Amino acid sequence: MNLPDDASLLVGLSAVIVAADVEQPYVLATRQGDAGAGLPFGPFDPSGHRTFELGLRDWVTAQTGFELGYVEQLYTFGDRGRELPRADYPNAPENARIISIAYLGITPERTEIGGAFNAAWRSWYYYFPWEDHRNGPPAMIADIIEPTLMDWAGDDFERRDRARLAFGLDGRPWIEERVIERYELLYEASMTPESRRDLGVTLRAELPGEPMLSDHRRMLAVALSRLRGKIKYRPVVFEMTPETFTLSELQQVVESLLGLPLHKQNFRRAMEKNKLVEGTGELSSGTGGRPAELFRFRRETLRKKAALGIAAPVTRT
Amino acid sequence: MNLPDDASLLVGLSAVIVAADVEQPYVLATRQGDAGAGLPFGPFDPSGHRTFELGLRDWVTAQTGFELGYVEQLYTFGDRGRELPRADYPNAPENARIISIAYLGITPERTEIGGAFNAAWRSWYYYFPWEDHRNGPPAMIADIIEPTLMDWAGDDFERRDRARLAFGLDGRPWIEERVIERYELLYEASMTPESRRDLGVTLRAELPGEPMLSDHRRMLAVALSRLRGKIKYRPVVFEMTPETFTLSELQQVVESLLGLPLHKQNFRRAMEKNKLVEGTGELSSGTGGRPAELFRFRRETLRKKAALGIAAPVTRT
DNA sequence: TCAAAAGTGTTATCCTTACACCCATGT
DNA sequence: ACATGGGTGTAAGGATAACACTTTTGA
Repeated sequence: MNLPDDASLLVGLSAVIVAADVEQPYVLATRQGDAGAGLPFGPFDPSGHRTFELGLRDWVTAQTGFELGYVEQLYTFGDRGRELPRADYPNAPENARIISIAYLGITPERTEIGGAFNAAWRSWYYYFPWEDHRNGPPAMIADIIEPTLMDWAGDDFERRDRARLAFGLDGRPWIEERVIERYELLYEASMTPESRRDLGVTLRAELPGEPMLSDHRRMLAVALSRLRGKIKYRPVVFEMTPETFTLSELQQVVESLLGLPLHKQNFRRAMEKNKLVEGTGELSSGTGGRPAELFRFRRETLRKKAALGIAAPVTRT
Repeated sequence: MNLPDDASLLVGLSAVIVAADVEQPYVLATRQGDAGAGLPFGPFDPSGHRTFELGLRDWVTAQTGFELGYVEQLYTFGDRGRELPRADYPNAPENARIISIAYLGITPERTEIGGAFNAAWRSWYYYFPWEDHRNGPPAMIADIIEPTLMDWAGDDFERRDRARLAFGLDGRPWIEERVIERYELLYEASMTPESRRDLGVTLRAELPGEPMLSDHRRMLAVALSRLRGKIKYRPVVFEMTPETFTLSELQQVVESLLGLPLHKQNFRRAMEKNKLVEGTGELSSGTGGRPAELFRFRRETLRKKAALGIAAPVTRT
């Protein structure tokens, strides 16, 4: 049990900062010259930061000018072979190993980003187009992903099974939370630009979906998995909604996050049963049809039963 | 975004290694002289270890002589104020900051530990006696915890609510997964030896439950929360059971982990419905009554529907 | 034959899923 | 009046929780 001789270990904080509206779920992405896009990232300063979370909040505020609301730790990445974001560590030794503690942060709105920070909100589905099933499974799954994965699997049952499970092939259900399993499968099967970059392989197929620097797209996938899971048993959606909203708007936000269509009435019933929202009496004007009542989140419910979230009754028809 | 001047950042791996039998759930605890007990811990060596997980497996095997089965990352701890395990870092600078990446590992049996490694299996409930509700809520909750927490809360509604929620007071249900919330509450309310050690406060009450070095009991609490949650949707119990077992034994193992009594027939029905186990045809001898059939875990089910676990139908009567 | 533990049949209740329909507004 | 989206009543099916009972062994 000795301390490694060369302390070439760097610790950084990565942030997956999400927001959502009735149209899309968003992530804050940075652009680093023509090296490509990545996630906001900053070195962890042990002398300045009492905790990781405070450190993260600090530099997010410093860089973007807004305050993070909900924050939770996601995962710590440290496998060898990760690309170093050199720009952030100009004087790091050549063979330095970098560890990233990734956090998930939620903001209520797509706040304007200060010009100093070269970042922008992008839809999740810009990076993971196969994850948006609001209008049914995207054609690319049947057209590109399924055949290419099956080609990759050959007669390896293990691989075939993994593919079927992850993408809901052969009549298996599509499980929206398996974002990371799907991404890793595509990465392994040489279907992502990252596979070529990291492993030097030639791609088996051209698949839509923007890559990111280093393993940032993997972090993003972990974040989406976590969030899609969490939304069902913790009321995290309300971290993203405005103060008041119509039930349809709320439903659409959840749909955009899950990438699934939900069943209207059951969604409403679930809201009602859990007493998560209450009507304000006011009506929203000009929605194109009958005006909808405006609702607000009942914070008391959160206090009373912290274990409750949003039911996600999908439409199967 | 500069690299901190003094790179006094140490990265270590901590392991919560669990096992269970029909009587108790166990954790592997190390004893460090008279400094007290803690969790197995080792520095992370970036030059020797390609990934955290491989590093962890390596030194666990080196130290204890057995191989870890299931392994998953839990959480990364790095708040200032954590006590340094000096013994492991003899030449670390005085004000060094240590980061611990905690992992959960599961072994099928309480394997004998090599003498070189000063470790032993202890029941979880040795550290968290208030977590064992197999025979109803332990008296200490009503006798010590409830009054002391209410005294601590005063008329702070927030605190009262937290206490009620965490410990299932005033008719609220006991949620077995909230292990970490409960531990943190007791810590904050000056009811644990760690509160005195870290914060210098005098204890509000003497509460049973052994402390651990540094923040290891907090890590353990996180591990138990995770495991108790996971067992319900992933078949992790079978990582702890022997090859064959009777249904009662299986139920008792789950009960020991959850710290709850389960309803016999509903437990069996759940097993059956999910096709998680299959009978071997053989019978177990001499159980004190009618012999029980021996079952084994169906690994194929795991492959087919990876999202399935064990239902936990509690008895409420 | 009796204690002890294994193992089963049946029922009430609640939640999930789904169909089908009515309502209020703008053009 | 009619298109557009808001908002509800009801019912089938399945999962959950519980009661009470039978079966098979060892002492």
